[in-house]
Amino acid sequence: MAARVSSPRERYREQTRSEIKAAAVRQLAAGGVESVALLRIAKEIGMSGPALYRYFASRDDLLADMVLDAFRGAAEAIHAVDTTTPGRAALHALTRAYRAWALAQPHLYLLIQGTPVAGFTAPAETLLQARSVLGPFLSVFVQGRPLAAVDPLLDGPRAWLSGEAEVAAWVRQWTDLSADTPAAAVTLTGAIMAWSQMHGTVSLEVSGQFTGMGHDPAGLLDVQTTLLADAFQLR
Amino acid sequence: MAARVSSPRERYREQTRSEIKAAAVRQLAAGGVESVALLRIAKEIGMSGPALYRYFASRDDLLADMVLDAFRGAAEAIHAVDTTTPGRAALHALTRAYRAWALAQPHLYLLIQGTPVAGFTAPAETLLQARSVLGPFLSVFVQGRPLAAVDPLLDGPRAWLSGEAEVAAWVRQWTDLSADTPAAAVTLTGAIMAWSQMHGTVSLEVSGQFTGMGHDPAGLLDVQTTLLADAFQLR
DNA sequence: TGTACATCAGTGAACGCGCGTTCACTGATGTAC
DNA sequence: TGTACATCAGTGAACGCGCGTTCACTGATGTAC
Repeated sequence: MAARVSSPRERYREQTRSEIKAAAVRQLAAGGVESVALLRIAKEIGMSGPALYRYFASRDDLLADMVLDAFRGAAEAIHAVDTTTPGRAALHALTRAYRAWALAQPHLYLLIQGTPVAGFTAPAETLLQARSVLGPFLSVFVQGRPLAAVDPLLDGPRAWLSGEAEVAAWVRQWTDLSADTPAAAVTLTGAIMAWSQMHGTVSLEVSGQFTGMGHDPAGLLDVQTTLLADAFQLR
Repeated sequence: MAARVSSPRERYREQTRSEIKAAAVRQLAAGGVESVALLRIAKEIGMSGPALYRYFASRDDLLADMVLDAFRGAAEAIHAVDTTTPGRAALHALTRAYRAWALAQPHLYLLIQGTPVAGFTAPAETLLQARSVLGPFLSVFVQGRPLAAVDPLLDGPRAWLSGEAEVAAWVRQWTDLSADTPAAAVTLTGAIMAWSQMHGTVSLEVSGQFTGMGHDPAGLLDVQTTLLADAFQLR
């Protein structure tokens, strides 16, 4: 018999944990973060309230787990995109994947990229996951040659990258560039611009603010992406 | 004595209303929408809880009023910008004013442009106010001559504008263009692109998601604005 | 294989809390004649 | 100018609700010998 990595008890435990989280996500979808309530989750999955405390230390603990899960899901969707040939085609594929993930689970998108939950401080691990989502964008901009209009943005990251070992490592992981090269600053700037543009379009769409404006959100994202690719002269 | 537009009683009433709203805004700033509580507001301004019902029919009523106030404030800030000479300079001034307003009252920005409040449907008047904020952007793009990359976005608004008398009137108000002209579609598209870009940068900044990314948000917005002005060949 | 014990999952009762909202009322302010 | 009445602002008590969390407990599952 193969080595048992997890005991039956551990597997059952893991299963219950995800059942709890699934119910929590359902409540999130139905009524926003504030309506995620332990007692109601318990009722929904046929448990008593206090039983949940076997699985999560507190409501905030559950929330933190949901945030991490959401980031992981987003990162997975983005990492699934083929970026072996960096360039504008890859950038388009990435922004579309970003939007597709957000539209498929709007409440999760708003959870991780919307208004921060009051009185809730995300664990440090969250920042890493957020970066992970952006990683593939770095690699796309490796051969970016930004127009002069972008220049004002390059100095900041350049000076800053040298002091931040953690971020430098992240950049190297996705681009093989060392932090003190000009290309590293270009790459980081491109990724942030892409992020900012995507978030603008996608968050307005997801929160329903485009209704009554009469245009195509997918087209908007594509055009913005094209303009960004132009600005970095991607092939 | 001059004609009395409002009786003392009415003026006192108006004063109390704004005192209530001021306390509500303070609570919004401190702990997000969900922490805006009538009973706590009452305590804060030295009234009993039920007294507030003389001024607002319900908590949702108060919230709706706050949303409208916030939009009005934003519109005022934007309308104060001088756009008599449309062009890239005016566009820069507008996007900077937008960001400045958002940074000055981040909680209000998140209230009107962030994650929609669960179970709360904004009154119809809200949509008008939202449009009002965007108005001056329309006028800036009057002489826009978009690059080919933007073309895919123009057909949508063009077909759509003809059917929407209300939106058509709004466009004419700010541009003197009638809805069936190509320029009207250009104008509308430009405004929406500007909105989307601004919201991307500003909302990420306001909700603190740029920390640890090492760049200058003001510069980011400026560069994005420049690229947009380039895409519309503004002078 | 059987027994003794430790670990873990889950329960029911109870806690204190703050919330939105209703109700019957008191007292002050304005209006009509 | 004075009186009678209507309107309005504000109060205190009370309602029911759902929440997060603690506690002492029971019973099932796993572990050691």
